[in-house]
Amino acid sequence: MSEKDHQPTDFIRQVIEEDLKSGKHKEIVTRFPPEPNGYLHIGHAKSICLNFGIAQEFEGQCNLRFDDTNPAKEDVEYVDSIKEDVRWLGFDWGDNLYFASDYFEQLYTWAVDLIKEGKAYVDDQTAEEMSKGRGNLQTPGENSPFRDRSVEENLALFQEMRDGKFGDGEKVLRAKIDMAHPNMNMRDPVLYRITHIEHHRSGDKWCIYPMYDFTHGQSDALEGVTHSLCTLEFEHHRPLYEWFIDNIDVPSKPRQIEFAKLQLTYTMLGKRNMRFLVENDYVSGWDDPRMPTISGIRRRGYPSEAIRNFCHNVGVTKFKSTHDIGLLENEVRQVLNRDALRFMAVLDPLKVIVTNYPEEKVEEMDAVKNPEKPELGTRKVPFCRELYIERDDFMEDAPKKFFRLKPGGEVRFRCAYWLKCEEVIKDENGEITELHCTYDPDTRGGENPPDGRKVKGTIHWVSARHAVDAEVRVYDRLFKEENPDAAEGSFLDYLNPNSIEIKNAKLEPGLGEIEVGETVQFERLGYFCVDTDSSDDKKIVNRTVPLRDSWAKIAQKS
RNA sequence: AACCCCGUGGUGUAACGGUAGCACAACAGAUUUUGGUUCUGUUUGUCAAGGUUCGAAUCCUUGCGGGGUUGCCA
Repeated sequence: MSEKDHQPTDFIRQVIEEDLKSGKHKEIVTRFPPEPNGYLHIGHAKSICLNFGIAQEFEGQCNLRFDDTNPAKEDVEYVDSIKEDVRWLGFDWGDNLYFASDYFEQLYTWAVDLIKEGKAYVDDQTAEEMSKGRGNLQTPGENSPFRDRSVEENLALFQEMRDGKFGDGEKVLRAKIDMAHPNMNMRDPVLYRITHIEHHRSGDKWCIYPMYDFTHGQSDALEGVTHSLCTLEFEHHRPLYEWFIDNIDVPSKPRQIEFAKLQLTYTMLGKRNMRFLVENDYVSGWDDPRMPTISGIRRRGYPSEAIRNFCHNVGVTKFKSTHDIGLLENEVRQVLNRDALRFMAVLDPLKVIVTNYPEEKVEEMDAVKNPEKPELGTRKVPFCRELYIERDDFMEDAPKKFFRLKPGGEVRFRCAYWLKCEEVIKDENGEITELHCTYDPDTRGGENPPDGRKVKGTIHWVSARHAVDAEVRVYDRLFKEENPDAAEGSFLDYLNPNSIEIKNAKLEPGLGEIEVGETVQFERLGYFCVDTDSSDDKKIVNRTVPLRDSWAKIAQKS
C-alpha cells in the first residue's frame, strides 16, 4: 500500500516517469495550446486538467500558449475568455503565457534555413492544382513543377511573399519531403500561406502566416516543452512534427503524445455546431447554462472541483470512448451535497391553509443549514397560517407508495409540524386551488408526537406571507439523443424541446440574500444557482442539477 | 480496401506473464425530519481463432469490428 498505488496512472504519466527516471528530463514542461477562435468547452477541460495536472504532480511547469497562426478566425475576445476559464478551473500558468505569434520572426528565419538547405520551396500552383498533385490515399502524388527551383530563386520569392508582392493564395512555401509518402501529411506540406489579414496581435506586420504544423513543434521546442500532449486527430501529424524538430536547429526536442478527446452522451462539442446554436438563437449565448462550454457550466452552477474530479475519473487513453453525462452530474452532486447550504423553495406552488393555526401568529422554526456540516448550525424559517407546498406533493387519488399529502392523510412539514389534509378546495373547472389542513401542536419542529403515531412522508413548504418570488429556470439536457452528432439527419432534429422550463417559484425568505453565482440546495428538489440575469427586484435562479429521485422511478413504473 | 490508431461488464477505467479490481449505472436491503445523504449486498466483462508458456486481458500470428487520414484550418 505505498502512495504509488493510489496515483492515477496512465500511459502518458508512465512515459513521463520513465523520462524522469532515465534522466532524459530533469523537469517536466507541458502546455495548453488553444487557438483563440472560440470558447472553451468541457472537452478542453480534460486537456487543461491533464496538462496542468501533470505539471503539478511532477512539480514541473505548464504554459498557456495561444496558437494564433490563423488571423482569419481569431480574436482577442477569445483570448480573454480562455484565460478566465482556465483560471476558474483552478489552474495558474504564472509567468508562462505565450503566443505563437511572438515566434513569427524566428519561424521565418527557420523557414529560410530550410530553403537554404534545399528542404523547402516556393510553389506557384493553385490550391486545386496542389490538391490534385498530392494524389490520394491509394495513389502517390506527383512532384510540383516548381519543386526544383534554385535556392536563390526560392529565397528571393519567399522574401517577396513576405514583402507583400503577391496576393492571397498566389504562392505558398512547401517543405520538400516525399510526394509518394503513405502519410499524406508528408507529401510536401505547406509551411506558409499568404493572407492579407490583420492579426489581432501582430497587426499588419505580416501577410504570410505559418501553418499549424510548422508552428507547433517549434513553439514547443522554444519553450522547452518536454511532452506535447494533444488529441488523437494529430496522430498522423507526428511524423511531420518530428521532421521539423529533426531538420531545424531547435533548442530542445519535445515529444508529441496523443490521447483521445472527451466525448459525452447527450452532448455536442463540435465548435461549428455549437456556433450554429448560438447564432441562430437556439440558446441564449455561449454561456447559456445548457451549453457544454466552461462558461455555460460555470453559469449553470457546476463547481470547478466537480469538473476536475470528473476529468480525473475519466482517465487518459487512446480509446475513443463516450462518457455518460450522468458521471459528471454525479460528481457535481457529490461536491454540492458536501458544500451547498439547504433551503426550502416551492417551484409549483399550491396554497395550504392551516385552519387551526392563529391568523396573526408567526413562529421561527429551526432548520439545519447543511446536515453534512452540522458545525454550521441552523437557520430560522418562518411558519404561519398560509403556506405553499409543491403541487406534486399532493395527490387526490394516491397510490399506496405515495408517502406525501393526500385527503385525510398526515405528513410532516419539514422542521415545522405534522399536518393533516382535511379539505380539498377546487375552482369551477375542478382545479385544486387550496388545501385546508390542521396541525398538531405536539409535533413542533416536526418531532414525533407522544402518542406514537407514525408518518411516512416529509415535505417542504414556504410561508406564503414571507416568501420571496423568483424566476426559476429548470434546465434539462439540450439533446434527446445520446449521440446527436452521429445520429441520422441534423442534430437539430434531436434538440430537446423542454430543455428549459420557467417556473414562478416561492422561496424561503433567507434565499433573498444569496448572491449571484452561489449554489444552494432546495431541499428535495436539487441544486440551484443564482443567475447573472438577476436584478435587485427580480431574482433568477438556475437549476444546476436535480437530486436523485427514487420516487420518480417508482412513479414511472406504475 | 494505402497507411496509422484502437477493441476489458450497460458506460468508462485498472491489472505491465501469476486471484479480472474500481467508479458510475441497474437491482435488493438497512438507516434517515430531504423518496436526498450514508451503509450493506447482488447482477453483468477480457472481440474471435490459433500459437508461445507451468500459467495469457497482457507476448506472437491471422481474422473480425470500430475510428482516423486526400485544408493554403487547428
